[in-house]
Amino acid sequence: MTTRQPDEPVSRQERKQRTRQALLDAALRLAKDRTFAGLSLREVAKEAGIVPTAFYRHFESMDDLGIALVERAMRSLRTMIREARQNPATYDDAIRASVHTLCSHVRANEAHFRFLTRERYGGTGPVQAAIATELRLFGSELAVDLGRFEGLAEWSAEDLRMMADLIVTAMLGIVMELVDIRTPEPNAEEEIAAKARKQLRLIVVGVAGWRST
Amino acid sequence: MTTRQPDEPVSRQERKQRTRQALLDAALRLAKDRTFAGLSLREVAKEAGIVPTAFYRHFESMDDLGIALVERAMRSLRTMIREARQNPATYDDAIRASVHTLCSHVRANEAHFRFLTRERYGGTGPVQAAIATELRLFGSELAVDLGRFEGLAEWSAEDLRMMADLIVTAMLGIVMELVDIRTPEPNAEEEIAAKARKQLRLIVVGVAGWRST
DNA sequence: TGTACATCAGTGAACGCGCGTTCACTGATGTAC
DNA sequence: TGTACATCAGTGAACGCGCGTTCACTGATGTAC
Repeated sequence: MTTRQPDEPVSRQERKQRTRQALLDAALRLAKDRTFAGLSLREVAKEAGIVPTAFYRHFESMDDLGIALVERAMRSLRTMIREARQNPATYDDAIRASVHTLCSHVRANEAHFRFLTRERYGGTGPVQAAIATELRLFGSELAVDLGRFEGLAEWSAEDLRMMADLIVTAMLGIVMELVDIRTPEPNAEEEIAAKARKQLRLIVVGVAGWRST
Repeated sequence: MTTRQPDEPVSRQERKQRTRQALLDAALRLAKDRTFAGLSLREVAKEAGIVPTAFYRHFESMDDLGIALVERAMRSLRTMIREARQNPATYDDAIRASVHTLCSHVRANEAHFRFLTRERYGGTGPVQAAIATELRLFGSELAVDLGRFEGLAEWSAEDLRMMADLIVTAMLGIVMELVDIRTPEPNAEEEIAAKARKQLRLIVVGVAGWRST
């Protein structure tokens, strides 16, 4: 075992970093069955094991912490997309692989995805604004990616965007279902995955037939 | 003019009904730029022009009021669907007419649609549960409707459901965009409507080519 | 029609509670010499 | 290496505030006779 001793000396900034992390984790944990806007500064501090006033050593306000959470969660999402980009190039394999990547990332970063989907339209405020901005950017990137596929090269930017938005909306819907699985039904995830594949396939088939109509 | 005199005598139950209505309207008004969960009983009562304790003459709690709001909002949505059902039967006309119906109903009942879409996944609680139940039911009905279209008669219930869910999710996404229009840009609505038509058309084209893949 | 009583929507004072934020503080870590 | 001072993450008391809920009440509307 080469794990650190619990009493090993650590620098002041390292301790600060750890407390900051503890606050983010605490908020994410508490946001599992509540809106982020419903959390209080005091309970997040308590959950993180510090006194309420120490919160201000790390964040200006709960909104500030929320925006930091958006950044973290979007990092999860971008990591996922980077992996999905390395898919095989044929349509059907790409769909299967993409949905697989989506499911496993949602499983591994459930709290992040729950936070993103639940807060997406959960109100008005800096947190929602940050998510809206990030997802708009994300949609643009996806539209560019889609434009690289054979058969889509001649599509207008507007049409690619429309298609990207449909995919993002549909897949966020899938993420919400994945994250909301309550019963310990063993094949619930697989059923949702099957639905996701079908929805993507429907879109792809629609794209293939688009110009012929 | 045959309008009522303001001091015309009204029955006790009619007055009660009016106050109840005032509470629902007040909540809907306040929920324009906040989550419903963020409203307090006291401020809703104040906005409705009554003292906080009188609230209990009409609802057991804010959750109770929220569920009443879900019912009202779903009534708006069902009224819309009933109208949309009277569409012409050809695909493209149906799409144009449906999107037109959607836009005009959203415009006329903006607060209801804002409430439904914002609260849909805005947290955990009786209100969200009620919306989830209603929307699931709504998806089932749409699946049945879709099964009546020529060319879809042989689709399995599961596939029809998948398609209905995709349409519901995509259209709720459109509703969210319509309801969130902030700038007084005159053609913002038409642009969103165009996007909605394209997304539906993409789905329909996908459906047409589905079995041939 | 008139009177006496019942109903009940709305009132207003009061309660205990958790909230965000302020402030002066403590004591371990970091730094200069 | 040892000492004296600076930094600063975390503490704990205190504040004023809006919250949901209780309770006894008021006075207009409704009803029985």
